Amino acid sequence: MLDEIKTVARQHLATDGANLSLRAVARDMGMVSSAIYRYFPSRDDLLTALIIEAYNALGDAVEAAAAGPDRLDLRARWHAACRAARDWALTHPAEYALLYGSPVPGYAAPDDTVSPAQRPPLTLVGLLREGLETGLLSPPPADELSTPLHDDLTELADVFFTGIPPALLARGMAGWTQLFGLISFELFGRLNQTVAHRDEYFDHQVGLLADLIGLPQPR
Amino acid sequence: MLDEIKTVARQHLATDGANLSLRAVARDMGMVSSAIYRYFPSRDDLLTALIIEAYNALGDAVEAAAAGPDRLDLRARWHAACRAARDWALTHPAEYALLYGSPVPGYAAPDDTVSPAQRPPLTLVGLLREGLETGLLSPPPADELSTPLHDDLTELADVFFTGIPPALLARGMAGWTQLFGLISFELFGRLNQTVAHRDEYFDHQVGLLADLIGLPQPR
DNA sequence: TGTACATCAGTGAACGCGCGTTCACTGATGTAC
DNA sequence: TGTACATCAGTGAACGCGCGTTCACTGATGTAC
Repeated sequence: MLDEIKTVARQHLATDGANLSLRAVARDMGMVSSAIYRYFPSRDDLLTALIIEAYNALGDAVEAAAAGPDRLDLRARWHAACRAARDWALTHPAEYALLYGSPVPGYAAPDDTVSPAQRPPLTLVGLLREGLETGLLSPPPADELSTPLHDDLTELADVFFTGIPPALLARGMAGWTQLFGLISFELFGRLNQTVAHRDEYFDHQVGLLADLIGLPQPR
Repeated sequence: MLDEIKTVARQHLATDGANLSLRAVARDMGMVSSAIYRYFPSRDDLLTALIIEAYNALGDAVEAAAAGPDRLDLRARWHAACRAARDWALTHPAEYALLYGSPVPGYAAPDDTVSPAQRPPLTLVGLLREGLETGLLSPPPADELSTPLHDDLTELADVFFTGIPPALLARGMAGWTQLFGLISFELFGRLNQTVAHRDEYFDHQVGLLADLIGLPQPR
């Protein structure tokens, strides 16, 4: 039952965006709207459940993709992870918008969403860590950061990204930001009438960021 | 009157997001809701007017900033333009979300919004053009693009970005995408509890993209 | 094997609220003769 | 200078719709004796 509600709710996200209506979901299930309350205490709880599931689905896809290629081919793994994120977003546009679009007015994501939300960026930065450990990736010069930023990113690395030098972390975050920007632009229609070959465009842009990060070219 | 309605409507965007309510706007103006119809034929037309104004405000800010520094200091101009976009977004978060957040369900932006929307990216790519003309910027190797992408971007350049080689255009678009991603992440709360020194972080990330594009370091 | 009872998924009506849009109207202002 | 008329900004009631949430309830299922 819980699953059926969530499935129908997901379909509604696709048409109504984040303005998810409990009544519409109930209607589609052939139930009366109050029946939903047996399963979810409120509309926001249903939304939260959908968000957590979506983050995890995206996280699963990205993690699996990053584990696919040869472990030492960081660039292939980077591309695979990014493509997986994009593929998931293109097949689940409404859920992507729910996660990364404008915040839903009046809805504050509870703490349970934090850790699933970290999975994709953790995966990407994980590649950088492996690069350092295997010596395939050399960190950028340590002095390219201003002191306050150096301190911020050192602290951030200590908490979530152990062992990543701050200047490299900044580049990893640049990659994650770019990935998000590329997907959002494509999904929200900024590429319409501009670029026809979306796959090639995406791969190229992801490759540029891999260069910036310093991922080694395949031999 | 038109201006007053738009001003009040802008304030409402800030709290309700894109679910702009005509009735709420009228209420705040001490009018009856039907009175709005003397000025705007429908809610969507009001939304469109707000969108166009917002694009133009952002465009003004970005263009003015890019014209500020020494004409030949492309990097300073790039930074200034990006900072102007971010500043505008931070001071007008709701309008930024309206422009670049998830699409409003049921609303399709009419054609009048297209050309104001192009102003910021046109400004950024304009810097690249000036770099080419003055010889300060050398285009990336032409063969780094696959054929279909090369063709797409050549065509795009012919229409909107005359004289920009496709591989450079791709990098310019990377910069524009990154700018959008950086601002969105900051505005939508992804940097909360992560990076305290937002200005430095932004400048650093913008600088990294300037490197990628090949903007010359200041002497 | 048969009755009494508890569980619990789902019902249906209601509350109080919001919305966009239409439509006949009032009443002040300004113009024309 | 004074009256008649047109303009037009804003009114107020209504239509028909949607929403989240509460609450007393029905009625089928399963369990206990």
